[in-house]
Amino acid sequence: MSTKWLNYLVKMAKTKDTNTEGKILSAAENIFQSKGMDGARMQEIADKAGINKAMLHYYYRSKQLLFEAVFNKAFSLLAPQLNTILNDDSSVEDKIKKFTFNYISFISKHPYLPNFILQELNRNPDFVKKLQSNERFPSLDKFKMQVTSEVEKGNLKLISGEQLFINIISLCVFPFIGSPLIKVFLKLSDKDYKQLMKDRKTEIADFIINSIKA
Amino acid sequence: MSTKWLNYLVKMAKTKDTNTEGKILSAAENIFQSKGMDGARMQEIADKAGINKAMLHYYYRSKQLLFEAVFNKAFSLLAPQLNTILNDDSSVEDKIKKFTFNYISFISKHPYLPNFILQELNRNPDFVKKLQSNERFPSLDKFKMQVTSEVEKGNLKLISGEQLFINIISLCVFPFIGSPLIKVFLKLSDKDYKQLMKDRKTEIADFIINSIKA
DNA sequence: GTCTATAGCCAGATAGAC
DNA sequence: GTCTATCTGGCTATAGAC
Repeated sequence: MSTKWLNYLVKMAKTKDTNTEGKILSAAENIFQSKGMDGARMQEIADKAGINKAMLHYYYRSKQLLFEAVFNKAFSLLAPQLNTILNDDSSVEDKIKKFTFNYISFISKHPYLPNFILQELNRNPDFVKKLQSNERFPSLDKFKMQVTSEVEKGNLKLISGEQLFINIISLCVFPFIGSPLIKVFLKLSDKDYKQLMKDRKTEIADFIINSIKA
Repeated sequence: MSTKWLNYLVKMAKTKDTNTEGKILSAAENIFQSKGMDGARMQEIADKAGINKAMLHYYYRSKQLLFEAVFNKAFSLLAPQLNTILNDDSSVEDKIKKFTFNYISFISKHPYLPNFILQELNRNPDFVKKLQSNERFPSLDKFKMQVTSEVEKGNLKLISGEQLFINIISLCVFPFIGSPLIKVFLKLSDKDYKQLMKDRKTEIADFIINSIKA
């Protein structure tokens, strides 16, 4: 994440919903994250912000640039959480506990984020390249080394750091991306669904640790 | 799934790519599944089918109806697999082995399907209601009862059928929906990624069974 | 059944007054 | 900075010849 971007985010955090630029970004997040780039309408964003369509272009010049502002902010919220947890000094087991609890808590507050990010990455593979060149991009090296080491010591069953990471992310993120499908398959009300997600915050760590402990 | 629909699918399977209607449906699947309803263009579908835009309307009347044909076919491919496996007579453990292997194999051949289905369900919640009224809609009752019974007997650790089902689906499906993110986080080439998915076909069942065996 | 041409609409973007 | 009015292009859908 460039310094320019960080400054911009700090500014937006301070002025959120008070000045026009902040109102636009809030409205744009709301619309883009639920309808995607293609489904979103500039008119709808303007209406939600309570201002005129021309203002969107005055502040962000084009739909594409406004979209990128929303996307970059979303990604810069999701990714650093991975980084801080995966690269601290605690054990593999503690990392799994902390990560699952924190990540599920975070996504519960922003349930549209993961679907939005993944949808737009699938839509436009060029975004992927931009992300890689980001200096705050999460690194898994430390986590992988820890897993390998614990396997060698006989503390963990044979598993690669890659597969374990995929499993952790899948178990945390998919229930939100797949919520409409899960609700309909399990015949859950919104309240039931929320309770199930709340239970997962602690259950999931046990599920994962049980499966890998030697 | 109505009989009308079944007949239509059989007809399409026979004539795929040979007559105009089949060529249109194939092209529409390709475009809709990678770009979504909003991102798809009728012109692009016509080009891919090697025919004229007017033909699309001649056979399917509107973009919406063509889209629904694609969506219904996709869902009718994904859902019955759940049904047959979840409701056969094998043990919980065997079900997990069969299901993970078969579902990952199937999705590997149709990697765009899960993302397509979920995206459009999020976009248009009305689709969900239509799915529920489908008589071939998967039922989890038997699976849930089996899990409860095994937990009571002390063969499995305490887990609800709901959470176990969510975990199984998450571990099978997310790696495909999240492939761009996974590739970039783990710095994988397409070949590495494919190998990892291949490994999962068998590894995932062990991972799940380890975690729940008492 | 298949094509060309075009109607009709809607969305993103801009001009220009205030 | 904010608004109204309008341009411009692209898209779905249809009319009509063959």
